[in-house]
This record gives sequence, structure tokens and C-alpha cells, in this order.
Amino acid sequence: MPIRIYNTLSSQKESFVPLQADRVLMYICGITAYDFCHVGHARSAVVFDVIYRYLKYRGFDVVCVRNFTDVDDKIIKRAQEEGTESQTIAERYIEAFYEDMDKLDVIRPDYEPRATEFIPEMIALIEILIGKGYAYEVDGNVYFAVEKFSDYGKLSKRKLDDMIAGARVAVEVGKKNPMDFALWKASKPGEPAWPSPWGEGRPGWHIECSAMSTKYLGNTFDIHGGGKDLIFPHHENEIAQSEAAFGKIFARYWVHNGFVNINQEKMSKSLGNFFTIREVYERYQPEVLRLFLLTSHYRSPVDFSPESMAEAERGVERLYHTIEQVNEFAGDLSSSEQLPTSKDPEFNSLRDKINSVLTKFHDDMDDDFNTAAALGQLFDLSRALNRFQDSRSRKPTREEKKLLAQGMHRLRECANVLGLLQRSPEEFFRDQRQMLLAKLGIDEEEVEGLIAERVQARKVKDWARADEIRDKLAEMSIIVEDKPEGTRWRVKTASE
RNA sequence: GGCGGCAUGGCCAAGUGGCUAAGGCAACGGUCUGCAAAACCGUUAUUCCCCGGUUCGAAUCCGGGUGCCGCCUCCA
Repeated sequence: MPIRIYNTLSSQKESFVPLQADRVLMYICGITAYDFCHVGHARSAVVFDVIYRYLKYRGFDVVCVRNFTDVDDKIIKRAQEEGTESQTIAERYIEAFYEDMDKLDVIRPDYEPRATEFIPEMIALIEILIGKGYAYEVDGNVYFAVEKFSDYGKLSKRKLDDMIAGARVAVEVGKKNPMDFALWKASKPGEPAWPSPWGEGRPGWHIECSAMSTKYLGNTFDIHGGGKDLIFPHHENEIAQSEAAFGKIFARYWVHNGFVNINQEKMSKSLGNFFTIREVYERYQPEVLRLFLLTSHYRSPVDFSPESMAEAERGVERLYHTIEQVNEFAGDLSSSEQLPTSKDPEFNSLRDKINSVLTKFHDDMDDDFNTAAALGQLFDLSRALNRFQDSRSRKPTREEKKLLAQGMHRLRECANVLGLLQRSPEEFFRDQRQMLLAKLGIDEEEVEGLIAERVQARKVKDWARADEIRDKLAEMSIIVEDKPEGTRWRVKTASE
């Protein structure tokens, strides 16, 4: 069964057939580096990271390009505010972007070009457009004439007349049509500038993606991705530029992720209702954010809130607990052999689950990368593993250990496609504790001291004293857990 | 004004013509425990915003209504 992808261009799911049988060429619109990234940027990155991972997992040779916009009005503005160069600003936030994304386990694309590295290519492309009559120069600015491109509006499904009627922007002097957009901007004093046939200036925003995608992927490539807000004008303009210049289909499948909302409203810089990724990391582990982002389908809006993050946190904990338990029960056996049917119904039930879960996982992912459904399969398998262990009161046999190891292997294999569960449970829970201790400013030594004291009290069955200490710890947000192996403690999470 | 999307249990969220409407969180019951906590197991929607229609059959398709959101300006 082929992979099906919802294509914004056709407004429907289509069977995915790449240009070359085993190769997928994809281009993702990256960030404009002028500030720290927020959860919305994280969503886009994670969504396309999962698509990239899944296509590779299904055997495609994927070439992925994601750009950095490092010259732009907002970067210039920021640089002027700080009295520095726009390159300095871009550099700083690109570095911050990598920090945030590496923690989220977003795999770096094969190519990550920056706009300023492709000025000659952009100029060449603009010259082609002028040569073909699609663009014109006015006082050192070059504009794309949208009326000349008959397909203009095909991606965003709008007509030129409607757009002009509803336009909220003041008409810029010099433009032949208010919807014409800049390919090249004449620079004002103090702004970054490059020499060009039209004088000193800098590229417009849209042209960089046309130039860089062509450079790495050719005139026509398979998948073009980005946030829904890029559909118009950015992607519409990219299509106009590239198809006008080369007379070929630009991107074949247009994939757009939905927004991250806060209280039903789009998270955005202009509304000021955003959380940066690093703010989120102060309280939640990156993996929790990742799971949260994948619990909804990528095209739906997703509401960011403390409650939904707490849910995601519990979910990740649940999965790591399963892995921890299997490790304890079965050790680190790895076995790929097909296990025989047993007389034990519990054994067979888990065996069947392990065998069937992969197909279901694939079916879900094949259907327009339905990570929410795919995640359901992981939880299903997790529960099957727990149930099986729960049914064993004696020591597991070797066959049972093998079965559990296989189940855990499968769980991790699927989770890996989603970029989840790749750490050891110990590492996860340790990091969780460290993060919370730091966040709440709790002294670990003090906790350990009280715990030791309580262990003593329990030894002599001084329950009153033990409970007293437990209450005291609870006030410090520390929860005590008496396990058969000994007493453990953890920091209370926000959801408790 | 133009264009588009969404509405499923207490909450989040899959499912878009037909076996029992995934899964998560929460709640409750149980196992465990000195008591707890944690963990685990189990239970929890005869019903999918409302009204019509198509169909042997609809949460799923069509028409109308209500509510919410997004894009049309920089934006993942």
C-alpha cells in the first residue's frame, strides 16, 4: 500500500509517488533567525522530522533541505536596535535554533543553506524572470508581476481580484499591481547590501527558497513543507517565481502543518502569546514536548497548555516505565527469531500483538503520517507488555524473556520513527529529577538526609516518625515511594 | 467582504459508508503496601453540535443552521 499524503495543491490526500522510484527530494521552509524559536517552530520542525524519518524508514533515499533566512527586515531591525550587524543577530539565533532542535532530537537535514550564501543564484534567477517579462525594475527594486503568471493563486485558492479587494496593505508606489511582490529590494544606508544589476540591494524573502531548492533539488522536486501560514504569500510566490522562470512544475506535494494555539488562538509573536522552546525546557523534558506535538494529527491545530503538557509528561513516563519493567524482568536479551505458539494464552496474546502492531503502525503512518493513531499503537503494545508481566508471578522462562525483549525491541523501533524513547529509562527519570530540582530550587542533600532518617525510623517500625518525615518532604514537593527494593523519592510534577 | 478548516466520552484525541467508535489523561474499583505513594490490571461514549436528506446501512456523503478558528500584512 502506498503512502498517502494530503497535498495542499489539490486539497486532498494523494498516493505518494516520488519523481524517482526510491528517492525523495524535499524542501522545508526554515526559520528567519531574528529571535528565539517558540513552540510553533518546534511543531513544524518535529512534524517534518517525523516525515523525514518515516520516509527513510520505508526505504527511500531522502534528500532534505531546510533553509535559514539570515537577511530580512526583522533581522535588520533587531540589529539596529542592538547596534550590531545583522549577521551577528542571525548567527546568534541560528545557534540557539540548533540548541533547541538538537534537544528535541530533530535530525539535521542534509543541507541547511543560508540565504546570504546564494545571492548570485538569486540574482541570476531574477534576471531570467526579467528576461521573460515576469518581473520589472523600479528605482532599484525588482517586482514580480503577478498578473503575468496565470496560475497565481493556485496553491492558496484565491483569485487576484478578491485579494486586491481585501488587501489591507497600502499600495506601494512603483508597483504595477498591488499584489506584486519584491524579488530585490534597493538597500537604504546602513542596511546589508550586495551589488546587483539594479544597484546595491538585498533579496526579497521568497526568492531565496526558489534559488536554493533549485540548486539542491532541481527545477522539480517532491515535497515542499512548512507551516500553514506560509501558504500565502510565501509559497504562492515561490511557485510563481520558479514556474515562471523554468516552465516546469515546482513542488509536487505541498505539505503544511497546523498551528500551535493557546486558548484557541494561534501562538504568534505579534499576539505575544508564545512560549519559547527554551522556556518549555525549564519545566518539561524535550521528549515531553515532542510527544505532545505528535498526539494530534499534523494538520490539526493543537492547544498548548500546562494541562496538555502534563498529560504528555504522564504519557512519556508511562512508556518509559514499561521499558524499565521489561528490562528488570527480561534483561537485555535480543532475539529476532520467530517464537512458536505456546499453550499459554497470555504468551500467545502478547506474541500476536507484537506481530500485528508493526503493520498497524505502518498503516497509520502511511495514511498521511497519522502520528496520533500510530502513537496509540505504541501505548497498546506497552499495555500488552505490562499485562503479560503482570500475569507472571514466578520467574520468567527463557522463551518468555525472549518474547518480552522482542516486544520492547518493536516498541523502540516504532518509537524511533517518531523520535521517541531512545534513551534509557534511568536516564529519562534522572534528567526529570534534576530538571525539577533545579526548577524548584530543592536541595538534594537535604532530601537524602531526611530519606535516610525515615528509612531508619521504618526499620524500627516507628511509623509515626516515618509519616512525619514523609509529610515534611511532601511540603517540599518530594514524594516518597517505598518499594520492595528500598525507598525511592521523586519530585512532584505540576500535574499532581 | 473573499477563501479555507474544525465540532467525537469529564478533558485531550484517532476514526470519513458496514465487524465490539483506537489511544492518552482524569475519575472510580482492584492488586501491592505498616498506612501511603508509585506501578500495574480492570471499568467508564448504544453514541459522534442541531435539523433535514441520500442509502439496506452514516460519526463518516449531501443541503441548511449554530458555534469556534485560521489565511487574505511579517509569521512555523
